[in-house]
Amino acid sequence: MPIKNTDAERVRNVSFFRNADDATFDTAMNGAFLQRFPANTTLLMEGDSVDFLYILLEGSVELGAGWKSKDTTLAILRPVSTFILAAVVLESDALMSAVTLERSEILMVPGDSLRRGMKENAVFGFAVSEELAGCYRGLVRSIKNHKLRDSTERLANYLLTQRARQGGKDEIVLPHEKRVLAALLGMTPENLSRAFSKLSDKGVSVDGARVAFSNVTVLERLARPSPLIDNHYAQDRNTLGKAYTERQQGVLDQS
Amino acid sequence: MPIKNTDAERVRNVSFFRNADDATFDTAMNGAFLQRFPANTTLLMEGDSVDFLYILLEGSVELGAGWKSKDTTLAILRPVSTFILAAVVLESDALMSAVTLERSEILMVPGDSLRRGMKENAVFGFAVSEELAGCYRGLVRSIKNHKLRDSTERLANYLLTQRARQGGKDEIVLPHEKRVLAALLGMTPENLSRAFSKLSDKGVSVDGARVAFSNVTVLERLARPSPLIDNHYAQDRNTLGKAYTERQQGVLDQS
DNA sequence: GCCGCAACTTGACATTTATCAAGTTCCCGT
DNA sequence: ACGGGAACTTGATAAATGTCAAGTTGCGGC
Repeated sequence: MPIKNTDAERVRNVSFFRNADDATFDTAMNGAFLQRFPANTTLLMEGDSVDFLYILLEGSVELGAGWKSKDTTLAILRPVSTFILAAVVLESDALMSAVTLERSEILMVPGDSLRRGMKENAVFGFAVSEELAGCYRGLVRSIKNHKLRDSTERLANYLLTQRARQGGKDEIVLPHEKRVLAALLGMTPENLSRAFSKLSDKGVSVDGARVAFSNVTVLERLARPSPLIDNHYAQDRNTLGKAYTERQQGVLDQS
Repeated sequence: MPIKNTDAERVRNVSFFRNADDATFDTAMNGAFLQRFPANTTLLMEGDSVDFLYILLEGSVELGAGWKSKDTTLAILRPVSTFILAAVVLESDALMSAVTLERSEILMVPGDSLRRGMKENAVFGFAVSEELAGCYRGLVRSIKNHKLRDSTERLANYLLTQRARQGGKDEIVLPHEKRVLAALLGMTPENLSRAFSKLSDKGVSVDGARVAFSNVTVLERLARPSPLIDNHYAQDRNTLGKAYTERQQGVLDQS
């Protein structure tokens, strides 16, 4: 499927293409095409060689990994996000699998083209470095979240992050099925249920996908959200402003 | 302290300076200086603003993070390794603290200089991107290691990695105190002791810092090392060859 | 050599998380 | 509206890990 103007525009507006000049944009996107995938499609398995950079324009994608019959979810992506950028830069194999969670639209950019664009234009290359650095820091946050917090604390912080992102009102809607959320937070669905009931003390009430907060203060006292782990404070930290925070969300945040 | 020729050479030979031309090297290293630190010196605390790229030339450094009176070790670095590169690229605050474990020699490169070098020379910028991508993949491996394996499995794989790195003989010497190793593997020292005794079934015997293997096959059956998690297979994956694997080790691997 | 402290080990116990087994609810298609 | 299956919840139990409290070992400094 050829790239329509509207798609090209969406790509230009986010991600590291934002400030590229036209010539570099054309180089880096040479041979790119748009593809639609149904839900639950495996785009990539661990160990596959990676020929394309993926840019999620619509839908959502789960990044995961497995070992010895265990599986874990590393991130859930929403538009607009790039993924497997690191493998593309290194011409290496994928360390994570990628599966669509819903019907998705994905722009596939040949790795060769991207690398050529990077090597020909230093400013564009720097923008890619910024993207990579943002991805790296997202992973650091994720590791800290898992090693320093127990499951209830992770859930509490997830809820506060969602609340901030959904406008700060006292009711939010969970963006995923609870079993998906459980995998993202690194626990079993049973444990997630129990974590929710532990939070009823803290004014959290659940009705299906709707979660209401009656006392955010006491929830925050348990959750102790930190700008060094959680993402919702990350804005205005540098001159990249919103563009940067959007990207970080995309790549690793637990949306 | 000014940079001696020998130091400059060591930096050039590793890391992303390897293929830079002289002009770019000078730009990127402008204002850099070498500093020695005693053991247990805090180089950087979480949340500090980052003005320099650090390059460890001698000694070792622990990267860690804390929250709510808990602390965790994210990596232990050995020469030659760069650290906090991502924060430098983004002109952002540190997400990890850095503390010397022994007397260390560290080259400090002004962030401005590095960024200028990247923006002026696309090839150098690409090399930095490769470094960042390697760091990213190191973190992915680390997360997989922690989420997919229990503590005994992590220890078993750590031992096999060390064995490979120390020449494949049937006896190795642990490069760190056991309490440091425990922190690195994400467990308490007590738990590490117990994990070692569980491995005596598998032919592992411990005497101080010396660990001997009497049956590697059965240990491997438990550990199930994987090139998608562990590092010792990573060579010859791409044209970067040894340079790349060295860097990856440096940044995240559990040496 | 020996003293003393820190590292390490071991045991008993608490906490956290996973697993297994029902049940209940919800959603979707007929 | 109804039926069926997946999602979710709840309880009982097991496994993994952390905590606390002894001890023991080992190593560096005097």
